[in-house]
Amino acid sequence: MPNRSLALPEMACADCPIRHRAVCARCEADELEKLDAIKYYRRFEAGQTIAWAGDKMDFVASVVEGVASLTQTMEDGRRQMVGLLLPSDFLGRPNRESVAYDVTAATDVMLCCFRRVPFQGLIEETPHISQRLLEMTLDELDAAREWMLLLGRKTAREKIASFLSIIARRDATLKNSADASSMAFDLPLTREAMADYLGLTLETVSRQMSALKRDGVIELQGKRHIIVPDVEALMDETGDDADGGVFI
Amino acid sequence: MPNRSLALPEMACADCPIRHRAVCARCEADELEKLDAIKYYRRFEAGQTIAWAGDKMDFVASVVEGVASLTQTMEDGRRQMVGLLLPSDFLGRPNRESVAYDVTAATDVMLCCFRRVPFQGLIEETPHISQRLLEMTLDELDAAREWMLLLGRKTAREKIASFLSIIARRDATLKNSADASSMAFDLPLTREAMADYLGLTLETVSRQMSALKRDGVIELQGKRHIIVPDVEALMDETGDDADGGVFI
DNA sequence: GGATGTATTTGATCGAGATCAAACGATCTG
DNA sequence: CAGATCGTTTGATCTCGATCAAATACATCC
Repeated sequence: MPNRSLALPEMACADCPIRHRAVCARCEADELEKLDAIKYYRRFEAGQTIAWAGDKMDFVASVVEGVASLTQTMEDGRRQMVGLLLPSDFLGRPNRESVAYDVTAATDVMLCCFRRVPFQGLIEETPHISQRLLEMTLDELDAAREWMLLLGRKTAREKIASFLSIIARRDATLKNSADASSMAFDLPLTREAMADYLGLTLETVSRQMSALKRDGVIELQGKRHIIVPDVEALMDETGDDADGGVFI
Repeated sequence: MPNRSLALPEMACADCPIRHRAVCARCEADELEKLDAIKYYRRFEAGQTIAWAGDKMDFVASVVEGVASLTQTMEDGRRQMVGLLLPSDFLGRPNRESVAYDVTAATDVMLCCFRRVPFQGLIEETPHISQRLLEMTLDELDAAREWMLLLGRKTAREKIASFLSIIARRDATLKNSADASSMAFDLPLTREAMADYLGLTLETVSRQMSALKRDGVIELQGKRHIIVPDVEALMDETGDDADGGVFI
């Protein structure tokens, strides 16, 4: 019976929960062995900083468990989240020594780290890795562009509804749950982190959460557990067209 | 003497102004030949739509001359630009038949188009292409994240200053001009398109342009030609830290 | 249990940018 | 040249979300 705290040094790729989604998704057994040779696991606690912008980082990584955020901070303290990494997402940029954004563990996080320099070598010689990385980067770019529409043009209420539906969607795919008419999940972010994600203040986030609750769009159990009784109703609040902005 | 209007069907890659910046940048002669075999040029006039979101597009392309924009539109007409493609930038996503965003020629545009299906084949078998494409996609993701900070947290004045400095910077690299203390360039966008880029209304764009002019940060010749007498002064208005947000 | 600290909610007020409206200047057309 | 069109500027007013401020909930720690 694998124990969480002992799992760290010994997990085999075959047992990995993100084996078929992460950067290694397309790898064959022999390619997986090469990755295995340069990998190691690291845990970070909720709130811990994984790296500061400008730091040298000697690894790239897949998020195995938990949620990490990328944020930019202006000189006067204004902050904007620019990336939210969920399980299977990739952290770091090959061929770049230093980190461009502050990386923070939003929840407890486990990373599958690859030593950067040998990983770069693997990219060069292993098409299955570089192709998957390209695909993931293109997906991230699409997500960034959806996020830009949110930041530039959506109202506070639409921003909150959009964020909730994004988390709900990702949560559903991670749990492989079929799309039901209702769903429930835990928020991986504090109100303040949500504000940084959405380009709002935490007060506005709180007010709009209360408003969606008052209007019956969501129910709250504690501060973090969200129940969406009618997914359609939530989608109607996002401002996106009926197909939810999903392409093909 | 190559004539612009005749140049269309016959330009050789060796004479191409973006030969060493675009997706073909790392290609050797033999690889260039394979690209050459599936390429053709197309021109679009300023204002013309290159593709609508949802359209099937049977090519991907490099922007050779001019500027194209990617925009998202909400049901009620709110619009947000999510991509601005300058010469050497890549248009389209391999392995995706349909376009995710409206693609518009902001100025007269010339594209170097590659038939999509054979281009996908080249990606698989030509590491120099797929590696360059990954690099360009990562750069675009970085740009998108800088853009997210702008949309989420900057004031209208900072947004305008940031946009002007982005255009000035790209213009300088395209012209290979050394960084001088002053510079001049043409805006490739109307006030309305700038508003769509910045998440503002066109009235606010106009007002802030007037304010920057009144404060001596920029000079205007006509509506489109911008003179920046003191680049430092413009940078100070962007809200970015002194190094201009350039990494490494 | 009371004290301390952190996350969140709620209230009162303010202001940057949106909205509504009009005018301006340049280009094109009959 | 008058009239129309388009991109742009400028003015007056309004509103949504920010800001400032206080209260509440819920841990954890002596």
